[in-house]
Amino acid sequence: MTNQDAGLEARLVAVGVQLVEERGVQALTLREIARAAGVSHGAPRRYFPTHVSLLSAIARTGFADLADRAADVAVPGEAERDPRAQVERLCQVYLDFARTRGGMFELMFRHDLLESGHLGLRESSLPLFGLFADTVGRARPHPAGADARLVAGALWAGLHGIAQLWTWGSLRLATGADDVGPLLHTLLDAHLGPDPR
Amino acid sequence: MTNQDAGLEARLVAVGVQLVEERGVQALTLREIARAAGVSHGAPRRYFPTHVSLLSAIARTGFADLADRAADVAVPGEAERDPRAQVERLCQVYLDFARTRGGMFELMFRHDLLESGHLGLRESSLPLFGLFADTVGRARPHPAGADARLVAGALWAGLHGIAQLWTWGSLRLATGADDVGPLLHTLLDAHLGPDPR
DNA sequence: GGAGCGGGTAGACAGTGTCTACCCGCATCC
DNA sequence: GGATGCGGGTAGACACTGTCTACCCGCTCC
Repeated sequence: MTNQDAGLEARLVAVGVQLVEERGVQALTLREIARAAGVSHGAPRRYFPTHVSLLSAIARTGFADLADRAADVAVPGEAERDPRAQVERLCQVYLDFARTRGGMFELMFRHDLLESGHLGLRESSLPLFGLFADTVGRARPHPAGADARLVAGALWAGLHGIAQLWTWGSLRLATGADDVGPLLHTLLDAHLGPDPR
Repeated sequence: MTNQDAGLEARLVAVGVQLVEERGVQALTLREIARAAGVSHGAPRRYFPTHVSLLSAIARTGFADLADRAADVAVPGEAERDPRAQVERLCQVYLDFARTRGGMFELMFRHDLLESGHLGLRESSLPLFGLFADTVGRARPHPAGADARLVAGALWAGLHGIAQLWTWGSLRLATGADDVGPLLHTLLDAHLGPDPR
């Protein structure tokens, strides 16, 4: 682990990331993070004036990771050849993130635990939405239809709803599906037209 | 208020409902509820063995209220004459609930604060989804398409995502819209086909 | 060599959920 | 009619939390 040889500020964030991954959001106590980092409970206060400021720093790494994953699947050449596949990959990234990094995903949208104002959360997620909206705009069947940002917004909302309700088991219970795949394709078919393949 | 002349069990729930409405989820401390009910902090324990069991009882009234509102707008005759308007009204009920009873809405989907197992949460929300799925099934353009429950599930997910992301300001920021109306209609047009009106 | 100070320690405080001992009024029973 | 349970609530303790404050130690700088 590089948790030992870095400055305390970065170390606290790294420990928090590890902690939320292994034991969920409820393990992200200020004192627990300090303990895991091997410092006293008052030490974080020098770098993070409050609990939520530390949690926000932890969540920011999550947004950065999500943006990286999105950038990885968004190869520019592919975007114009098959924009729909591009959108599908982006959606898959979102759902995979929610599934494999469940604790971090929960933290990222627990607005009562984060400082939404000062923090670069929105600033870091806005370009991600921009990328998404661009790709959606290219993948839509009739460009004369509704506003592209509106479609992208509705698509994102559906995606987010699926991620949330699926992890809680509600959607599995309600629809009887045993995988998110059918739901995702229903969502994509609805907003982008049926899959031409 | 009937908070005084009822049994303590019902009084605690009523006080909690009032509290979450006025001051949000974070005010729903066990001791705060007891204080507001005028009893000692140990009193709730006789009826609710744990904190989450009391919060679950409070949340259940929220699900009941939501189901009542849905039943109010779902008049059986209208369902077959204009099923799409029916679906739209149901969606509007959901979004109105999230807007006007924001604290309760947040509590209802804070699964870390509720006991999802023993509790009648899913049991009380499943028939609500059933009603929704039935109406959606009648409103769809081509019944030979995807599974009705799947469409209803995707629609619900989109609805829920809009409700969440809108209250956080994310969707307003991303789409530039100043109202949920356009997003809702984008969602409905996508899943049910363009509005024939 | 003493002053200043960044960076961390340690203790206090109010607040929380849970547990446990107690207690009081009221019905029941012999 | 007085002792007995006992439902229903009180009160104190415990471990834990986030925040605040006083302190302290090793380093640099003049």
